[in-house]
Formats: sequence, structure tokens, C-alpha cells
Amino acid sequence: MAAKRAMAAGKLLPRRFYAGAPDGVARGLLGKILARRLNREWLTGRIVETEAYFGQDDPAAHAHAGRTARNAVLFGPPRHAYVYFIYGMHWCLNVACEPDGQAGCVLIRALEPLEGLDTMARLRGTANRMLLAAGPGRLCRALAITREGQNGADVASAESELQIWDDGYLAGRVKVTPRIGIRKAADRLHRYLLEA
DNA sequence: AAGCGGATCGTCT
DNA sequence: GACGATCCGCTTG
Repeated sequence: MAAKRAMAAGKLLPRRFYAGAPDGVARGLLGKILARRLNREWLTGRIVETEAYFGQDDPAAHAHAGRTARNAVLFGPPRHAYVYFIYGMHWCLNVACEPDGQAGCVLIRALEPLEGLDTMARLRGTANRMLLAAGPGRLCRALAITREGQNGADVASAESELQIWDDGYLAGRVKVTPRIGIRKAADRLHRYLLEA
């Protein structure tokens, strides 16, 4: 099937990978492959931008004020997807990390599309390959990720329709900057980008 | 090339 | 009732 090229060479990222602290997991996810099964097709892309959020200690994090109905996934075991709705319009994808009970997570901000580009372009309503999955909202649109569909999905499960793979790609230079679009704790350097 | 504001609604106070 | 971990199109220079 379509995803064979990217996924056959590698393996699912193991469950233990996600038990670490958010900054380490955010760095570690750079260069890995996000894979979304949509009907019979796999849509895949290399993760090139992430941000770390540190649970209740982090004023910018959704988990800061404590557990609510929306952010419940963050307080559960790691490796589960936290999908939330923002600005009345966009979905954003996170992966919970840290042990059960701690609410750290990593926001997946951008992909370099690898497979299923035609479907992504159709879902995005654009043919601009550079912008297919660059940005958290665009990424979710390109991969048809919503709260109803993917919130709580286990990205380390072979049965899941949302998975993260390691194909052996070696990440190059990593650029570190402040996180985007937040007002609180805007000085902290928790955004990670893979240099082109 | 960069800056501005509108769209649009779930979530929490 | 206010605001947000965004995106896009329109304006200006």
C-alpha cells in the first residue's frame, strides 16, 4: 500500500519513548513520521516542527489550571493524542507524554508531506505543496484529524489510525525558539524546528 | 514583503 | 461574556 515506502523501513516508536519529559520528547519527535490511515490510504509526513508544554507548571499549557473535560487526555497515560479546537475554526494535535498523572505534552506544528499528497491537497483545498501541512491547523486539515475522530488515539498502537514511526531518519540541525501564538510564558524556548 | 483584521465557536469564569 | 497553542485574504508600501 501507499505507506509502504516510508513505514516498511522502520518501526512504530515504542511506548516508552513517550514517558519522558516534554522537551526531550518534542526534540525526539523531530524527523519521525506521523501516519494517518484514512479509509484504505495512509497519509504520512515527516515531523519538522514541535513545541513542548509542561503541564500544570506551565502557564501557557492547557493543563495549567488543572484537569477539565477538555484536557482529560493530558492527565492520562502518555502516547495518547490530545486534539483540541481553537479560534472557532482549527484543530490542533498534541501527543501526551510523561507518566500517568502528569500532564505534559508535545504540540505537532508542521509536517513535510511524504505520501498521500493528492488526498492532502484535496482536504486542504490547495495545491501548494509547501503549505499542505505547515502549521498546526493546516496539518490537522490535511490529515483529517478532529477531536471526534482522533482525541485519545494511541499513537504507539499498530491498530490505531494515527501512528508515529521511526524510519531511521537522522535529524540534522535543530533550531530552538520561543513558542508561537501564546501570551503567557512567551519567553521560554520550547519550540523546535528541523533545519532544511 | 509585511502587517492587519475577520472568521467563528468551544471552553472556562 | 471573553478569549484563544490559527489561517487567510486584503491592504499598504
